[in-house]
Amino acid sequence: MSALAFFSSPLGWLRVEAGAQGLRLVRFAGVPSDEERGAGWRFVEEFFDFAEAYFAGSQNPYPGRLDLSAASSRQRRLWLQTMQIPYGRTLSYAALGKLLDMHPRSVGAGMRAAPLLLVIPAQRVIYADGGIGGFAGREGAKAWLLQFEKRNLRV
DNA sequence: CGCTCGCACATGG
DNA sequence: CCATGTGCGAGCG
Repeated sequence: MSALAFFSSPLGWLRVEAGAQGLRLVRFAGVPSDEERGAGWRFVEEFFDFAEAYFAGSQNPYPGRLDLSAASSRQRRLWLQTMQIPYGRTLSYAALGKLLDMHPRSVGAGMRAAPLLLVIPAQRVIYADGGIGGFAGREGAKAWLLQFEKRNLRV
């Protein structure tokens, strides 16, 4: 059995999963269920520390171990590149794609599939014209995160 | 100019 | 297959 827990964030519950190899999944959850303290529990705890700091205004990138083994090599490249975007900054789908020689539309598809909320800062990828872009049907959350980060930059 | 519209393009589900 | 978390250039007023 692997590890499962739910983090209570300002945006609602986040489902957090990890395995022996590292953090596997962080996404919005509905109602939390029972946690499972199986293999990789320490990775879940690492995320909790990170998330608490993040929502308290910390600008540090995620320091823990990730398990991206379920991803295609293309997704991995894209997600790792996305993690290079500095806190509070944004990049367009096209700009991000150019770095990896990917079509902007594919970047969108890759972002949609990103499994690690906050850890892979997909909220920092927006339209070339400054528009918000999508966020798996939660554009409100994306706007919230961007605004939150922008405010913290000033402080 | 600014806005709409259509289509090419590459991935992922 | 096909829908898409895009971009860009053409056409129009």
